[in-house]
Amino acid sequence: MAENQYNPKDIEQRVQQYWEENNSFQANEDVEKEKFYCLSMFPYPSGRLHMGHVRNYTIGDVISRYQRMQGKNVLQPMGWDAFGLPAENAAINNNTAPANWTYSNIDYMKTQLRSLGFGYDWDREVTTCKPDYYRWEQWFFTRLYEKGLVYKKNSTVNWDPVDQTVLANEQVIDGRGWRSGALVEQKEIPQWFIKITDYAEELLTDLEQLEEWPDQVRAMQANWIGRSEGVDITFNLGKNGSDINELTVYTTRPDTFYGVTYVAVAAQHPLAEFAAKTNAELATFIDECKNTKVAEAELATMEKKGCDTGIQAVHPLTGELLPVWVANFVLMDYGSGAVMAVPGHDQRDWEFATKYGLTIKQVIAPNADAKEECDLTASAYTEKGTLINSEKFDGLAFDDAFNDIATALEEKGFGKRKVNYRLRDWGVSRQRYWGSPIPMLNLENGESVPVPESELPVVLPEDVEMNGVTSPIKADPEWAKTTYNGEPALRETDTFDTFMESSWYYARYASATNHDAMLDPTSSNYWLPVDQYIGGIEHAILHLLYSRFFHKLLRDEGLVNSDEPFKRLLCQGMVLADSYYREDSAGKKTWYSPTEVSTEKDEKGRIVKAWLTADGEAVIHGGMTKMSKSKNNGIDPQEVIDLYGADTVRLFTMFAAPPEQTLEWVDSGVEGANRFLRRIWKLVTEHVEKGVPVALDAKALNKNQQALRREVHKTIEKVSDDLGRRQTFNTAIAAIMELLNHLQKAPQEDAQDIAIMREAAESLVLLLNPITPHISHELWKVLGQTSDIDHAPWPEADKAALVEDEKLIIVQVNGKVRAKMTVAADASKDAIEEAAKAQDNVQPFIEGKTIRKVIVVPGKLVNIVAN
RNA sequence: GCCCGGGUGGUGAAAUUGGUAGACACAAGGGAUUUAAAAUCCCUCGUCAGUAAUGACGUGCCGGUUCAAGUCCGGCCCCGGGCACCA
Repeated sequence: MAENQYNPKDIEQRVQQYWEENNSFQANEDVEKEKFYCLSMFPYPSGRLHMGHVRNYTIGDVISRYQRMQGKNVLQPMGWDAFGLPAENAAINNNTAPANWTYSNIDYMKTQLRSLGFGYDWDREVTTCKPDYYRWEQWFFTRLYEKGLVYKKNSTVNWDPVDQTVLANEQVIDGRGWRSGALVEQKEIPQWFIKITDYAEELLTDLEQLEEWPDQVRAMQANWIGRSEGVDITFNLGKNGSDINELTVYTTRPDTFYGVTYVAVAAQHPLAEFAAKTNAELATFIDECKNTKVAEAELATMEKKGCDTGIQAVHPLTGELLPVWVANFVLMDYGSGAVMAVPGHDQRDWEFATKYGLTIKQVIAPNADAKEECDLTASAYTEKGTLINSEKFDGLAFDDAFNDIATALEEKGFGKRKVNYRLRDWGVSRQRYWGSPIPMLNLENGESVPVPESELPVVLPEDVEMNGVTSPIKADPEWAKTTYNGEPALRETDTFDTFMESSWYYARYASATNHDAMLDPTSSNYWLPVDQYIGGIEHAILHLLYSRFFHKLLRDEGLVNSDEPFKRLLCQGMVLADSYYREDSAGKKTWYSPTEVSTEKDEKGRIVKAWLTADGEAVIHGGMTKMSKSKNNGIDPQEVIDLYGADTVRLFTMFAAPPEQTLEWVDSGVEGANRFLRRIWKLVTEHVEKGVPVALDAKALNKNQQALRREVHKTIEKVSDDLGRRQTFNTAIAAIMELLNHLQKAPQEDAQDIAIMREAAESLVLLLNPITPHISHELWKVLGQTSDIDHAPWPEADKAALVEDEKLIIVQVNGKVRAKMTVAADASKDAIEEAAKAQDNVQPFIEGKTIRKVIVVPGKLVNIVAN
C-alpha cells in the first residue's frame, strides 16, 4: 500500500474525507474527560484566506491536535465575524448586496479552511450576520438597558458635509472624505453607550489572574484602562454673562496647584460657544477646530493651538484671576472638557504658554535645600520635587503636598479626591447598514425604550441596494416605522459596533445549536473559559478588553460562572509583505499586489528597483507592511496549497518564525519544507520494506545505538516541551529535522538497528501529527498501525534512554573559549578544574600568569581567571 | 505625541534561568550521479589573517554592571503594532 512517491494531493484529499466521514472533530460534553477549548479568532469573510489566517489557524490546529493526543476532550470551533464596513464597499463596487457578497465569501473560505486540514467542529459554526446569532446580542443589550448599564449621550463623529454621512476613521484620508474629498468636520450626534467604566476597576485587577497571558498584553490593557488617583477641582468663574459659573477639572498633580496660570476648555465646550458669540476671532478658531478627524493620534500630533475667551476663573486657594482659553487638544468627550494648566511643570502646557505668552510659574524645585530655579525657559520641569512659591505648603514633598493640598481644597468645598480612569465608556452606535440593528425605539415624546422581548430580533433586511452614501434602512422611511403600546414609534436605524458580535462569540460556540437561549449555562460551564485563545497582536487592546468586559456582563446575568473568558493567550505576530504603489499628481496612491511586481535586489537583499511586471513601469516600494486590503499586499495561500499541499504550507508557516514574532513573507523556503516531508516519506516507506522488526532490547544496545536512541528520546522531550509549554513551534520542527538528519545516517545492519528505527519512525510520525496531520495519518498506517493517530497517545521520553555518561565541557580563560573537553558525567569540580588546566590550548594562556579564580559550572563550563 | 514590541550572517532564524553566538533551514558556490535536465547525495559558507592548527573582531549605536552580556542596567537611533468608527 505504501507508494514510493510522496503525493500530497492524493493523501490530503483522502485523509480529509476520512475526518469528515468519521466526524473526527465533533466535540461533545463529557464530564468524565478533561476538556480543552482551543479557539482562534474568527475571520472577517473578506473573500479569500490570507497568510495571517493561515498562520493563526495553523497555530490553533497544532495546539488542538497536540492536546487531543494528550487525551483531552478538545473543542475547536470556527465561525465568521460577518458584519462590517468592507461588505458595504464591496457591495457598491460589485453591484450586489452586502449579504450576498458575505455569504459567498463564507462559502469559498470554508472550502479553503477544509483544504488546509483544520480540525473544526463545523456543527458549531457561528455566523454573526445571521439573525439567530445577533438576536441574542439584541436581547442582551435590552437586559443591560434594564440594568442601567446602557445610556444615550451626544458624541463626536467624522462628518462628510458633502455626502451628508458619518465616516469611519479609515474613510478619512488626510482630513478629507474618501469618496467626496470634502474636508471632514466633527459633528455631535446622539449615540448609545455601554458603561464599561463601571467595570474598570475589575478589568484592571483581574489582569493579575491572567498569568498565562503575555505580559506585554497585560501591560497594554492596564495602560489603556489608565487608573489614576487625583483631585477634581472646581474653579469659580467671574461674571461672564452665561449661565455657566464654574469649571471642574481633574488633575493627578495637585502638588503643582499653585503653578496653575490658566485654564483651558474644549472647542465644543458650552462656555467656548458662549464666548464665541461676541468674539469673532474665537468663533473662527472654534470653526477651525472642527476640521480634524476624531482620533487620539491626530490630537496628540497636531499643532497645539488656542484662543483666549476673555473669561476668567478664580484660583480657589490664591484668589488669583486666571484666563480661560479654548485649546484644540482638550477633548470634550473625555472628562469634563476642561483642564487646568501648569506650564512650569507640564510640557504640553509649557509649549502652549510659551507660544501665547502666558505666565509660567515655578512651584516645584528639585530638592528642599537647593531652592534653585530650574531653567523654565528651555522646558518644563516635570519631575516630582519639593514645593516652592506655594504659601504654607512650601517645603513639602510630593506625597504630603498632594494630600495637604487635596485636603485644603476639600475643606473649602472646591475639591474632591477621585480615582479616574483613562478608559471611556463604549460607544456602540454606528450609522452604517451592515450591522445588527440596535434594538431601541424612539417614541414621539422623545423617550427611547428597548424593543420588547416578544418582538426580537429586529431583523436587518438583506435584499437591499446600496447607493454608497446612506444606509438602506435609513433611506427607507418605512423600515423604521412601528408601534409601541399602540403608539407610533420609530426604530433605531443605527447598528451595533461590530466589536459587539466578536465580544461574545467564544461563548456562543458552547451553545451554538441552542435556539431557546443565548447561552445554556450547563454547556457554558463545561467548556468555558477558553483554555487557549490565539489571535493577532493588533487585537491586544480593544477586542480583548471588550470580550473580557462582556464575559463579566454574562457572568452577572448568570450565563457563565467564570470571571475571565480566556485562560491562556497567544498573540501571533503580523504577517508582513512588501508593498508597492504609484502616486498620481493629486497624491492619490494606487497599491499593487507584490505578485504583480518584479524586483531587482542588491547583494544585501535590499530592493533597489521595482516595476509592474505587466507594463514595465516603475513602482515605489512602500516597505514591509502588514498584509492588508488597503495596501493590496496580501499573499494568496491558495497557490502555495495547490502547488505543494496543505502539510507543506502548515509546516513552513510554523517553521519560518516563532509565533509571536512578525513574519516577513518571502516565497523562498516553502520548497525546503516540502523537501523535508519527502525525506520523511522516504525514510518511513523504505524502513517498512525491511519487514517487521524484532522487539527493542534497550539493554543489548551498543554505544552508537544508545546514542541514536538518546537522540530519539531527547527529541521527544524537546518537541513536547516546545509544543506544550513554550509554544515555539519553529524550534520543535528544527529538532525533528535534526533527528531526521541523524536517522538518515544511521546504520540498518543488525536487528536492533531496525528496532530502534521503528521506534524512531513511529515517534517522528506522532510528533509531526499536530503540524502535518495528513502525511502523519498516512505514514501511521504505513507503519502498520490500525489505531486512529488523531487519538493516539503522545509519545513519552524514556528517562533511562536520556542518561548520558559523559558531558561536553567548555573551557574558557578570562571568558574566552579556549578548549572543549569531554568528562565523566559524575566528575567532581576539582577533577573538572584539573582537566581544564591540562588542556593543550589552555596552557599557553595561563602560562606565567597567576590564576585568580576558577569558576566551574557543572556539566557546562569552566572559566579560568588569570592575569 | 502616548502605550507596547522588535533590531543577531547574503536571508528566515536558534541560543529556554547571565554560561560555546549563528542550531535548523533558505539562498549561493563547488563536486558526484545523469546523454541532458529535474530530483537526489556529498562538501564550503559571519568578517579579517592563515594551507591548516589557530588568532583577532562580531548580536542597531554609546556607556555601565559581571569571572562571563544577544540576554541585566542607563542613554540614544531605526522599524513595526495600538490609540477607542478597519477588523
